[in-house]
Amino acid sequence: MELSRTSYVILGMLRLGRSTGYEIKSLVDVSTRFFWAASYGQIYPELGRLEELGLVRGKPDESSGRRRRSYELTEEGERALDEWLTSTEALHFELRHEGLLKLFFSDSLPPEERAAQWRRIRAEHERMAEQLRSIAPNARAAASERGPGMPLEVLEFGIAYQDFIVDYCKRMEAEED
Amino acid sequence: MELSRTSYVILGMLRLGRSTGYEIKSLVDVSTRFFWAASYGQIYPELGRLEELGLVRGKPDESSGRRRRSYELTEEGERALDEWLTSTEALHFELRHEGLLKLFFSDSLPPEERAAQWRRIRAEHERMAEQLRSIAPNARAAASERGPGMPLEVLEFGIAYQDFIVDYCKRMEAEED
DNA sequence: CGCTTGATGTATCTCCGTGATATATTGCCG
DNA sequence: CGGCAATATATCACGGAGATACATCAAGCG
Repeated sequence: MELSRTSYVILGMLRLGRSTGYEIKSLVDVSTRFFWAASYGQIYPELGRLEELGLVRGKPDESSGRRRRSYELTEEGERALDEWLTSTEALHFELRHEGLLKLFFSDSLPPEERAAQWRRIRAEHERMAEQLRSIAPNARAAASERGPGMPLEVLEFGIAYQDFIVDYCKRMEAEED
Repeated sequence: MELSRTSYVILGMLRLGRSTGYEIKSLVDVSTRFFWAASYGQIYPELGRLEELGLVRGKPDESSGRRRRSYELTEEGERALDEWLTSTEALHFELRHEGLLKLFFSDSLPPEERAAQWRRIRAEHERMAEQLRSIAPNARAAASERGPGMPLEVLEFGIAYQDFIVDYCKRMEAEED
């Protein structure tokens, strides 16, 4: 009964103190989303499966006016999470990059079209770099407040990563004529 | 009736002279796979849909002993492909990186564990860089033989991309103690 | 040569995930 | 305090990933 990577996202978010599907999704959307996205359609059914497996414990929660279900990690869930964190299995890596895909098929097109494509790619990554930088102050505050907390390291990697692509695009734009 | 990105992969591969689902998948697996993977479970049904839409024309092909179906682009398929290649819609981008995910949740872990994680990530990307470099001679030969052909530009981006991550990991390993 | 075995080629099937949507509750503004 | 936007919770329809099935071909072996 292998767990999916997204299952571990859920376990991890529970450890970080989130307790409902909604809260998990909200945090994912401003953090892991950039290197591991997750949708409601995964999170809710997966919380159910994890409960059946005994990795999380859920109970109906009436503390708010809304009907909802709150979860927490079980001992076994904690253990499963730690095992995954320290395991040395091959790491899943996957990239979906429409811009590169278009370039791949752009041989038939004139060079100015290819330069334009590099420019469009750059624009997207500039946008993402921007977005990450806007998260940074928040993350830094959280980090100094309650210890490492929301791993800055990963955020900083993200920024360097986007910047690298932006620079590469600039070089290609210059070259492409 | 929006086409998926993978539909365009198929159209593009047909333009490059591939004609069966198997041939398309084979080329994908040594080229676009690194920034846009595709599975049989996508390719075969999608060829069917594209035929219904009139973007490809398929016929039973008895030239080999095997029962199979060959496809080619229609005029309309050519047009759809070109339109996509030059359109300025926002580009889809998505990353799935298990190593970063683990780091994100590794706050609770001792620093030497985090350094180990950066090392594991580096190992994966070194492997991928290697793999791309092994494709390069082939691609260069193809390029000089029949013009641009198999876009070198994209391959070279891939190598630089992997190298960037490898270098970044090295820096983090050094820092992590 | 006939047989076995593994590689290649072609395709489908099951189950999971994505993105959209449904529905309920709360907060806010006049 | 009525109406509407924002928030919160969840499900559904459809497409896609990975595994598997099945057929053909090639290669070695007695």
